[in-house]
Amino acid sequence: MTEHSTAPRSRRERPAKPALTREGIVATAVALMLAEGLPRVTMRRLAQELDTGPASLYVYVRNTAELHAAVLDELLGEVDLGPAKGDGDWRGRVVAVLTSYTNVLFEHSALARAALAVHPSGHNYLALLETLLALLHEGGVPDDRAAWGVDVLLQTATATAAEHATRGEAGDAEGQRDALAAMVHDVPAATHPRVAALGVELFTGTPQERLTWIFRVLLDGIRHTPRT
Amino acid sequence: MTEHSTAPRSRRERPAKPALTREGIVATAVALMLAEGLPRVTMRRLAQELDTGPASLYVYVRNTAELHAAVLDELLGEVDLGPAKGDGDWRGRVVAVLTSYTNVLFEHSALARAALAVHPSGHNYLALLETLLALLHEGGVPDDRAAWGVDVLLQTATATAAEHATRGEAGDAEGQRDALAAMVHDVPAATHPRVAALGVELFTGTPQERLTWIFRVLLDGIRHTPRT
DNA sequence: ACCTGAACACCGTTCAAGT
DNA sequence: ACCTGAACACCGTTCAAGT
Repeated sequence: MTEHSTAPRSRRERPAKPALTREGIVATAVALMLAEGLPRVTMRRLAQELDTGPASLYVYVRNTAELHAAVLDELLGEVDLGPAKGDGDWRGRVVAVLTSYTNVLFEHSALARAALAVHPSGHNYLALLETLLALLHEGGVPDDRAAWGVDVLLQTATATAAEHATRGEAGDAEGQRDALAAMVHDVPAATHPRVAALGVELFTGTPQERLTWIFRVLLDGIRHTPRT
Repeated sequence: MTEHSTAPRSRRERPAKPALTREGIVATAVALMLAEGLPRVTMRRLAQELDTGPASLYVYVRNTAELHAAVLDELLGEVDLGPAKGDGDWRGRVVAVLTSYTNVLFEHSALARAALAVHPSGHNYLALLETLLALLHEGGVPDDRAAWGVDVLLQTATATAAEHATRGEAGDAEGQRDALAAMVHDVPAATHPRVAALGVELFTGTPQERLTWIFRVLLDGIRHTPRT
């Protein structure tokens, strides 16, 4: 009897379709991304997850790029800002925070590429920015260089994650890496002496090893190189 | 009479449909990209341009990513390697070559994003690599640092171009930049003192101004920072 | 070996119409 | 104001079948 007591309360799905809000949409998008990867976080797929049509999402989200940016900022909440308050060398603490940032992007690889495209602007990104700027300030880096420097540091981390992104999820970068390696291997010393001389050296090191070196290169350079 | 002389010679289109070759496909892809932008360089659109079906292209091209990589390498032929043989400071010459590289990517913006995804491996990329390695060698940069350093230099240039890519072609990054700028403007000094202190400083400078500073930062850092 | 038609399984975004 | 059905204009990739 209670099953279909009144008319307007028509057949509804099990999990009591929740009202649409930007928050709910983004949360669902994050869950979907964790479960199936960013490429599956499309307007249509997400709408289906929310038991509605894609057009409905456009009330809360301008487009797919903005949706991905929101997902990205949400994930930036996983970055460990703790090391910033440690008491070791400030440079080591900058590297620790950036390494945590990189690891988050590495785990959710496709997001790194999105990060380059959208320039995140959520509050988690802002917290990261603040943390890094405070450390550079503590290290005595002049404001004008810190302002530009923090951008390069994050960009380098992001780009490195983006480059090594395809390996896991879309799985076809492997072949491309080999293509370059093979080309470098076969290069004649007569036309390309330096490439031939360095050879495999060009491909040594894990992304992490390379990154920690690069972070130090940047911190050194930022401290020593005046602007203008 | 000659119009339809024999039967097998059926109605054919004006530009005498050329035989498919990888070269021809890539050349057409480049032309299409120059005319309509990279987002239009799809398998289907390209096949249409070549007067065939998309399936035919898969004989010569593994997938869309590889196609874009080939287009990218072709465009890398526009990079001016001339400055490398000048006689000024080697650092200035590195910056000149990298600036040319950046300009090419800036003009064909969407390619920059592709460059991060595919790690180009054509012969034009190889020539660029050789040129930069020779300059670093000339500058006395140790081999192990040159090997990793050249990668960072190119990555930074590429990532910067990729970030500022959307502005022109897809045209929606503008709004996102403003979003971050607005957020930074409204940030309370109590919770985010450094962000508040730097304020607009975070957004000053053209990409080119920033890049030339960054290139010097990197060259300085690479010279002074040992590996391990 | 090379080429193709047709199909499968998707996309983003807009818009007129409803509530 | 919010939500939706339906449509428009596309995608990448595979595969059986032809030449």
